[in-house]
Amino acid sequence: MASIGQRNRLQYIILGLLNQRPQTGYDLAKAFENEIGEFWQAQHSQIYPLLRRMEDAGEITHEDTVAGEKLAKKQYTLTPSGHDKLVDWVSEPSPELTPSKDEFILKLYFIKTDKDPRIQPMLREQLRLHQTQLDHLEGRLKTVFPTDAVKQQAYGHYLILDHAIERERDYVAWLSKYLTD
Amino acid sequence: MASIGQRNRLQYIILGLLNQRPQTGYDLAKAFENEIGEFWQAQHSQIYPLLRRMEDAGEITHEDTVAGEKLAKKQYTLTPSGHDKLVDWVSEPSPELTPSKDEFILKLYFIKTDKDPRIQPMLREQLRLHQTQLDHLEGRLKTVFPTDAVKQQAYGHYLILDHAIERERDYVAWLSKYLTD
DNA sequence: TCCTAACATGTAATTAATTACATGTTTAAG
DNA sequence: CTTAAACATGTAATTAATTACATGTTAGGA
Repeated sequence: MASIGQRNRLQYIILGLLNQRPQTGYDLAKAFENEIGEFWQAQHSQIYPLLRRMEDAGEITHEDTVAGEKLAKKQYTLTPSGHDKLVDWVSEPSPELTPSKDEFILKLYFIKTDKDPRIQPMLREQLRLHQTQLDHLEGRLKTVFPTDAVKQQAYGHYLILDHAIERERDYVAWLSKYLTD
Repeated sequence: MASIGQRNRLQYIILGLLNQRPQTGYDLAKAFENEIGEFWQAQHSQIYPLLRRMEDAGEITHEDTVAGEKLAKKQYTLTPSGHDKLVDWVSEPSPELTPSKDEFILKLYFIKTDKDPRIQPMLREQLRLHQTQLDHLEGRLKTVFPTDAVKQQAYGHYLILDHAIERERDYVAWLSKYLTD
């Protein structure tokens, strides 16, 4: 059999991305370096084999094209069955609260007293990191969604970018609360 | 060889938990159902083999004990080498921003317009979920840290619980912002 | 024209993580 | 006294994910 498990979220991300427009595996891999990368990560070595399995399962198809002289590309598109699967997934409830797997938080947990001299440098390091990320995300919001009209064309994308920004803002605020600068 | 990769965070959690007090594999597995479960998850089937490998690596040792008539237990403790490894890990910088892997957010991303009728029910479902989680965490804070004295004895634990509460509070606030009730 | 970065696609090997299988003990409630 | 839940430890099978290996093309700048 070797079918794809229902808990494999990457397949749904691929379906969703292909629903936006036909794309190559390379294009999909690049999407994880951009906006979707805030919420999921995947390398091309995971994407190419999965594309094949999804095609075998009849959810996507590809068309071979050639760029320039002989650079082979596979342009993937959703089949009706793949589109149905995407719609079903989005419509399902999402009752799971996934733990955040934040290594810094994990380290904090093992610090015993508020006198530990490592706490302040750790907080400062994280503040710098999350402040940088916040700046980056705010920049993206301005460039990707300059007008309300653009927001409405990719409303979900706008929502999750707004969510990511709030998350970073709150993280920064929380860190600041415990910084004794 | 078959040594344990530096990116395997579970090993550090185990070191950290054993540093608090000697424990069995069963105790460690239970810790992931409680406070640490907010930030990491692991099943006993992952823990037992890792304990063995960590013992082989000289980071922990165990003492066989018997509870009651004949129930065998393995009480694990840190070796000096394991303690050093824990201290090193906590002291290292944590420069990685791990993506949150939130399935609801992922689904939102693929919704095109603010007119989509699925948005409001999805927001309501998530609000209920995160509100429940928030209530749960606030309850835990009151029972686990009733006084300031207790806070100081497990300050890191207090910090991450406070962080988790803020995170849920902010998530709830964000969801409410887009709910048109 | 040379070289480098980006484009493009794949496989192999390894590790991490989950789910299922498997067994036995102890405690406390009914 | 029976039984169910919690205690306790492991392995097997599978899937997910990362890192490394492997190859070749195209566009653009120096």
